[in-house]
Amino acid sequence: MPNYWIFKSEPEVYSIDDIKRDQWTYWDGVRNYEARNFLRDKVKKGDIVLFYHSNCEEPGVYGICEVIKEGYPDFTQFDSSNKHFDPRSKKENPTWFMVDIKFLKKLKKPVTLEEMKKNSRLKNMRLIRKGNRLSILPITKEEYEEILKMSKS
DNA sequence: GCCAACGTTGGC
DNA sequence: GCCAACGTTGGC
Repeated sequence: MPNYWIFKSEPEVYSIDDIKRDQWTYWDGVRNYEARNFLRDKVKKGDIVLFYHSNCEEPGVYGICEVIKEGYPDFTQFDSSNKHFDPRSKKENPTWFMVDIKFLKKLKKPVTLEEMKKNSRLKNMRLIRKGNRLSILPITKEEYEEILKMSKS
């Protein structure tokens, strides 16, 4: 039984079309402890990821990916030339973790944040709660299936 | 570009 | 350990 997740990305930085082109990516740059805990402890190989575009024209879910490698140290934390460099993190005890995901498909029709807010079956999702800033969010199987349904209607 | 929400930092 | 200041996220 896979778990289901929403991963947020700003399409200007990395979009669903970028991962479609690359076929897979490492999910680097997560620098929030709650999201880190999910990546390190909870996100498992075979889990399903909804790819969400944030901070853009039409925020929403644009595609589906699958976890192909479980939590391992995010190498960008040790790279002083990287935007996500963390000078306090030690190699023998890394602070930040990443997973690898592969592209499965783009949704025929993206499911927008606005549509998800209107759907009462999705009202418990942290994603649609005001002020939510977490970039890695767990969702239930039911919520996942509901979003897929919405992409077909 | 604005600004509310919220996590992190650091002085005390 | 409190909490004000600050930085970031992300919808609008």
